Amino acid sequence: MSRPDLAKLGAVYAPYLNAIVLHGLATAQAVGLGPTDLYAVGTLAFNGRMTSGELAAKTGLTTGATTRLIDRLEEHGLVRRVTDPADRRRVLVEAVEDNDIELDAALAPAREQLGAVFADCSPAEIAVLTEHFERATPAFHEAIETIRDTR
Amino acid sequence: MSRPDLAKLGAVYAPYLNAIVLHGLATAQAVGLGPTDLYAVGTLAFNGRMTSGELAAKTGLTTGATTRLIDRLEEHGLVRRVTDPADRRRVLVEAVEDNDIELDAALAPAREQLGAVFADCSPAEIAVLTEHFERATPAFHEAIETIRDTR
DNA sequence: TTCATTATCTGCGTTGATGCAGATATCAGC
DNA sequence: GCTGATATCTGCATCAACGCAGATAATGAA
Repeated sequence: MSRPDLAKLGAVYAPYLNAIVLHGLATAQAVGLGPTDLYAVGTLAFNGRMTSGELAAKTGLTTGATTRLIDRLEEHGLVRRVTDPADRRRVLVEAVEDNDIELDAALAPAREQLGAVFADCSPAEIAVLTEHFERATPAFHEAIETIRDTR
Repeated sequence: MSRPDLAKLGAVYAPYLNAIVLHGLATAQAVGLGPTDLYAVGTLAFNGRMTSGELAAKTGLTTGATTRLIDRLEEHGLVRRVTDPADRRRVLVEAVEDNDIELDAALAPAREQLGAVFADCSPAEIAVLTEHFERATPAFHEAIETIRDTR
């Protein structure tokens, strides 16, 4: 923490994270979803199908609240319920690929703006950034778990 | 968009953003605030004092809702109201430095986890990351404005 | 079959965030 | 000192998200 190159990083990082979170909130609102709902859609898209219970764990909600969450997402056509043939108590939830929702449209501005930022990078820089993102993602998930457990 | 080095970046980036947003949500909940409230605290901390109206614009809330937002933050001891001596209609809102709230504690896990990620980086890599964060932050804010205007 | 366990859903109530419209205080120009 | 504009606040109503506890359905083992 005492390295001089980390000092500026520290100053820049918090506003950066803040902007990303705010962007998430604005995106959710634009699509007519709550922040948690939007997160859930993303999680399902990245991790593939998942049971209701697993989704509850990921989001930190109760199973009851998760049922309602899935209801909302289903109404929006973002998600589909599939009963697990192996264990019919379970409900598998999977992201709908071709959702005609404006989610894609809502993300377009960010794609464009960030695309411009990345376009100016050399391949070597892109490599550095990519590796960082790869490593930071599980770090955040670790932190999330710690936060929840600490309460 | 067709550069080969950008392909992997694209796959890694969305889950990365997702994790950051979720971390923001979890942090807010741990502190007993709503996501918007937490964002507002950050904005005030980074940008310094700000009028109620400016904060309304930043958050995308109505002025009425912003008044309540400031009320909540004040109750949590995170923020202070100061009437503008130059224009006494205005209320300047400023972040309280030594808030005894658990906000710092809630951010600790992330600091630790991310600190480890950054610690493994060379100064050159840190420089690349720092510059990226610096450029990405306004890019997100641009995207946010576009999203809001498009609705 | 019967019982305990597990996964999800439902009914009910609560809480909190927000919008809207009108109230209040202040400012700026005449 | 008026008058219109501006900044914030307040009252009221609404709506959505959530927790909790009990209901339902399916599984697995005795």
